[in-house]
Amino acid sequence: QSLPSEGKRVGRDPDTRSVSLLEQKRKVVSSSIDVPHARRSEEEVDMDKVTAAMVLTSLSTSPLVRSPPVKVSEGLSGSWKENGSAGPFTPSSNSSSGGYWSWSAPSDQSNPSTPSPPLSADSFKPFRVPSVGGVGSNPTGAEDPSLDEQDGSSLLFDEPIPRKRKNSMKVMFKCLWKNCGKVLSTTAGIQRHIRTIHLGRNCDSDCSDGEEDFYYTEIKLNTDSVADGLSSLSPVSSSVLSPPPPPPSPLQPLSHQPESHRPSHPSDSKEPHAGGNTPLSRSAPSALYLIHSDHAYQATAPVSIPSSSSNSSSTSFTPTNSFSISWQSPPVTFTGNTSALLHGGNISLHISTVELNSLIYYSMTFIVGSFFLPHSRKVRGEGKKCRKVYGMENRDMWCTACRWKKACQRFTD
DNA sequence: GTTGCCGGGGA
DNA sequence: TCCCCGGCAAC
Repeated sequence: QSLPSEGKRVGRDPDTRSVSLLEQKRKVVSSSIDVPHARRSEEEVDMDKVTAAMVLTSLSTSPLVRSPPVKVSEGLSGSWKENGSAGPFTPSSNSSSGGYWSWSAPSDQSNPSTPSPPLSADSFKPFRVPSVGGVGSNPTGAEDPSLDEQDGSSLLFDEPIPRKRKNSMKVMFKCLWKNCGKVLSTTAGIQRHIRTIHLGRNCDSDCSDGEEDFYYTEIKLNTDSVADGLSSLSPVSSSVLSPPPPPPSPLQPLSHQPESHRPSHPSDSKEPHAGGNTPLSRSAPSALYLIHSDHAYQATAPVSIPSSSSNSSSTSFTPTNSFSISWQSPPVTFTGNTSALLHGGNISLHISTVELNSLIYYSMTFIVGSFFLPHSRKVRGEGKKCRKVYGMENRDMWCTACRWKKACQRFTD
């Protein structure tokens, strides 16, 4: 992996060995990061895009790539807390044997305020901290620049096709206020809804301080062929754009998240990994789930791998099928594609990055091992069959099927 | 190497 | 349809 030489590097932690494109990007853009008051100007939007994608990339990727497959979230709380900042990751080249991704913690001041917390499986709210009025007015001190609702991130099907995506996305806006989930088609509408219903402000947008921005999310509905496979998914809820809930598992939050006055994500309690047994076809990993959200962490949280600190619970992550999560970040100096394939237990995790049109797309695909089984061949029965029971010398005692070298009918499994 | 059995072919 | 077997894959 070639490292871009451009981009000023300020002092870094001497222990930091890995320098990645994200770090570069981080350095480039973060020096001027300021939490926008509201999404008004184009400039602000651009900055939002950069910042949001950067944060999202860090957040979304960290629990999945920093550790060995079965302990995907290991070190999340540790490094996150230690470093206090989401450093860039550096995919290694030995991806085929289990990708190794490392993070470095930039020691510069590119991220002046409280770093974003590690990805949490139980809530998104820590990430939806109001930043209205800039960092200073941020109630929690957490930096969470308003994420661009237009293109902050989008989650694509494995190999994203941005141009196509742009033309095939239908954008909806979903209220994130707890137990609300109202979906409107316009920002004005959703803002008005939040302002009047949830914030209790009856005035029009003139008196808005932009806080509403943080109470809704954009849902991009892919209408192209990619989405065809998702036709069963409803566009009105972000939860339906997430993978179906796997069987109940002792998933635990990746780390403790400070409480926020922010409303919980509407689907906090019913994110895909939270429980349920949505039946999926087990014949093939064809049911890939397209998750769209301008706040990528909202989409990726559902697939958080349980913290390894809770011992072997990580193996309980058993989505009933495979699903893919992708998101994009703003332009960075990076050339070439990277992919990592992590295998752990019954899970296969694909991580890939692709640069297209100056956008870096990150993609994660989880595949449960059982789907690797060929459906064409029946799994060999474990019980003793006629051949084993009676032996070759008593072949006449075998059932007909065994004599014919067919599936035993006498000792069925 | 052994075992289970699918797929195919001959009668 | 009955019967057999090559060959594959799991063990």
